[in-house]
Amino acid sequence: MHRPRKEMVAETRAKLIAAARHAFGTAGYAEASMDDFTAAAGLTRGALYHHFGDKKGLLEAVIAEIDGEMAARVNEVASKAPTRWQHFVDECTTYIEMALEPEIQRIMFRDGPAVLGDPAQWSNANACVGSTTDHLRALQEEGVVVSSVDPETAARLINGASSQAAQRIANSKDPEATSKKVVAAFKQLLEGLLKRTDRQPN
Amino acid sequence: MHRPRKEMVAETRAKLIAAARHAFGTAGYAEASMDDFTAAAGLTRGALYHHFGDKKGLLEAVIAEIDGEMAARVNEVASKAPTRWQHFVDECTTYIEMALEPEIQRIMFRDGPAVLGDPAQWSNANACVGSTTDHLRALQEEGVVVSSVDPETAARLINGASSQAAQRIANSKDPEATSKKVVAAFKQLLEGLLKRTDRQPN
DNA sequence: CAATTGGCATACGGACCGTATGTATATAGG
DNA sequence: CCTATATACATACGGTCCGTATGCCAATTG
Repeated sequence: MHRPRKEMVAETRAKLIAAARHAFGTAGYAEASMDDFTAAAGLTRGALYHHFGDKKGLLEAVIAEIDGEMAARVNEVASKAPTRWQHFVDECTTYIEMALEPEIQRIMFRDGPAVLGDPAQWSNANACVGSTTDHLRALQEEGVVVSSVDPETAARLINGASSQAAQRIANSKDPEATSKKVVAAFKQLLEGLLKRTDRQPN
Repeated sequence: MHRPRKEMVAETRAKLIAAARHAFGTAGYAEASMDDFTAAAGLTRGALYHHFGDKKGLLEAVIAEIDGEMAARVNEVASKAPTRWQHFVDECTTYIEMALEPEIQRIMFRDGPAVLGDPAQWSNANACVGSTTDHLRALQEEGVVVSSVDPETAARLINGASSQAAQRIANSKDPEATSKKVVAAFKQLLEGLLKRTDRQPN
C-alpha cells in the first residue's frame, strides 16, 4: 500500500485544490474557512501552507486550473464555423455560456479580481483572452475587422462585456429569454468591429 | 457648544463614511480594519454598528455616495455635444475617466461586486447605468441606434466594457498612449449599435 | 542502515469581528 | 423645571480565523 512519494503529493495538492474550489465557488473566498475545507479534504492547514504559501496562493492555483479548463473548452469549439468571423463570435458566446456557471462567476469574475487584482495582470490565467486576441488579429489581416483597433485591447473589452452578459443572464428570472436578448446585444456590439462592407444588414 | 442632535448624528455618519471610503479605497475592503478606521474618525465600532448594522452596511453607504457623485458628474457633461449620439459617447468616455480613479476602481468595480454581488442588483447604486439606458432608448426612437437591442442590456454590457477599459488604462505603463488605444477600441464597439446609414466611415 | 530531507499535523499568539452590556446626553411630557 | 425614556456611542467579552513556529513521521539517498 506504499505508493510512491510523488503520487501522494500530487494527490494532496489535487485534493486541496478541489476542496478549495468547491468552497470558494459556493461560500465565496472570504467566507471559506481554511480549517473547514482542508478538513473536508482530510487534511489540515499545515498541508495548505506547505504547498501554497497562503490562502491567496491556493486561490491562484484554483484559478489556474479553471482558466486551463476554460481555454481548452473554447478551443474545442474551433471546428465547424463557415467563416473565421463566425468562429470568433462562437468562441465569444461559448465564453459567455461558461461564465454562467456560478462557480466560475464567483471565482473568476468576482472574488478573483477582488483578491488578486486586475485579471489582465494574472501571470497564469490569460489563455482565454489570448485566443480572442489571436482571432482578432487574424481577422484584421483578412480585412474583415477594422485595422484601427488594438487586438488585445478589444479582446479585453469584449471580455468585460461577456462577464456582464453572463451575470445578467445568470441573475435573471427568465434566463432563457434574457439570454436571447443579451446575446443579441452582445453580437450587435461585436459588429462594430467589422468593416462596413462586411457588416450584416440590420 | 451644544449643537442640535440631528446635526451631530449626521456628522458622525459622514465621518464614518468618509473614513471607511478612504480605507476601502486604499487598503481595500477586506484589509480595512474597522477598529482602525473608526478610530481614525475619532469613534469606535460601536457607532458603526449602531448606524450601519455591519461592515457591509457601511460599504453600501459608501457605494451609494460614490454612485451619486458619479451620476451627477455624468449629467454635467450633458451640455455641448452637437448630436445625441455624440453626447452619449461623451458620457461613456466620461464614465471611463471617472473609473480611472483608484478609489472608484477598487470600491465600485472590485470590492463592491465581490462583497455585495452583482452591481445590477444594487438597490441604491444604478443611477449611472440608468442614464446610459435612457440615452439608448431615445437614440432608438430617433432611428439612430438599431431597434433590435434591449437598451438596459446594452447599457450593462457597455458598462462592463468601460470598467475593463479603465482598468487597462490604469494599469498601463504609458496611460496616455493606451488611453488613446482603449478609447478608440471602445468607440469602435459602440458603433456596432448604430444603424448602417449612420455609421462613420472607417 | 544511517542521515537527511520533505510532507504534513499540532500548538500558540494575535488580529478581527459580532454581540451584549454599560453610560451619558438630548429630547419629550407633566 | 424636573423626570423619564430613548437615542447615540463606548466598552467588554467570546469566538473564529489566520500565520508562524515547532514537532513528528515516512521516504529517499548515500
